[in-house]
Amino acid sequence: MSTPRQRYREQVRSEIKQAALAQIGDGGAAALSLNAVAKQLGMTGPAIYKYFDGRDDLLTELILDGYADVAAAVRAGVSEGTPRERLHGLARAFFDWTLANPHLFQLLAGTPSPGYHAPPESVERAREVLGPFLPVFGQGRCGPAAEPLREEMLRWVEEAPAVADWVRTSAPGGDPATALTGSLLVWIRLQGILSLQVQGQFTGMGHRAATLLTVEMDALADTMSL
Amino acid sequence: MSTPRQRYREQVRSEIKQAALAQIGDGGAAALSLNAVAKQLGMTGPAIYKYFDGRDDLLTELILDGYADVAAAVRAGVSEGTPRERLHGLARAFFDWTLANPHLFQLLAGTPSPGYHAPPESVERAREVLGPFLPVFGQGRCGPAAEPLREEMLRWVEEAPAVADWVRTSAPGGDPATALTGSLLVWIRLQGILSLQVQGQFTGMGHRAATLLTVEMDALADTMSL
DNA sequence: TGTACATCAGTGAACGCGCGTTCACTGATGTAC
DNA sequence: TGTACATCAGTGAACGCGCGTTCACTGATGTAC
Repeated sequence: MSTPRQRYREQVRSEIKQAALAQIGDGGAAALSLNAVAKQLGMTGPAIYKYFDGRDDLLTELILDGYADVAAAVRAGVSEGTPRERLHGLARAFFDWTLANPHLFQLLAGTPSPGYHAPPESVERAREVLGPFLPVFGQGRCGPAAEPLREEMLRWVEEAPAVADWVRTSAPGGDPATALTGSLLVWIRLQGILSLQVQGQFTGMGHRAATLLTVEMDALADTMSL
Repeated sequence: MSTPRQRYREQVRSEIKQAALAQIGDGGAAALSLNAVAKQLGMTGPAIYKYFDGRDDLLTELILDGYADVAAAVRAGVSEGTPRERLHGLARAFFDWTLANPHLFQLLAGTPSPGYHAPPESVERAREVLGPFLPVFGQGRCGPAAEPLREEMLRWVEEAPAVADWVRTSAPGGDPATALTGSLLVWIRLQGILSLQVQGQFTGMGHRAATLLTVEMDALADTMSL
């Protein structure tokens, strides 16, 4: 049960976050100014402190929200079908989310702000994003090109039981090292395409980013024998 | 011929740039403060203005220097051998340069600073970095996975004569569309590996970045039939 | 329904800070005779 | 070699600005009797 005041409070909190994100969108996290956010909402600066403990608190919440959001988007991209189709579905979900939330993508990917340090939770949150990719590769066979990476993953899984647990839970029955290898390669390629796209570095080039996505994922599916 | 004063001047200019880069290294371009740079060199803030027109001028020079530096590094990575070997050589040169100059990489890749806009030359400079990759792929055959991208490149080359000229000059005798396709995929994967690496997102993972590089380039060589 | 009180969103003034940039200056270095 | 002058690196004070943050306050909204 929520009182009107609580509802109002939540509403304003989310408006603050939204305005903060928009501000981060043009100029990076360094450009986030509480005073400017407040002014945009028709308030004075100090009013923000009724809703957040300060600038760092706001940034932290934006980042954790962002991870939760992108993780949910990727999870929603889980589909039935061949591994190759499932890979495309997941990649597409991440891709679409990023294009819809370029500010958030940059906030999660980049060095947020001078002097700001990300909360330790963010490592776990990042894992949640990659998690759904694991079972797709778990059943595949690692091609010769990716074999050196698989060997390192094999060693990692042996040395880090927490990682092994995580992978075996996410992708039961498959080969953990292969699952990690594929997911790592997905991560690289998505990051490559999307960071270049979001930073506008493709401007003036004669291709669609979506084509890069399908091409890279098809090539990866070949490499991982999906 | 250079007078002592000119030599001194050049020396101080480069010390300023160096200190500015170090400062950008921890905190991003937004953290670049002329006053702080000056203090680090044992000067007062206004002294910087004897060497640079202001903050934006300094940033611009750092960026243009950076492009020139990375382009030279990649050019130095040109080697003899099979296309696959040449690809690895070039990729490795870019990789090594980035690990040696993470600050510069972030400066060139990222949104530099709130309110700062990159000079128009930077597009051409970016081309110089990719240029040496073109001839490697020019002689290859585009595999089926990358074919959709090649078709878009084909259309682009037809529509943009300047691009066609550039590619034909860099990779004479090869297929321009295939050359562009391969180079674009190289760019994506290098960007993916290196931006994640430089931003510290691989921390705590059981692999070497160099392995990612060789695996991705081998996989790409397979896709592009090198 | 009416009154007394508590809650709490938001204000406005103030703080100290570091920023980029300007300006008139000092004083050392280099040049011309 | 010595003197007069020009160059120019660097200083120190000052500017206006926007920042995050604090604090005491006002006044509307909600609650209890």
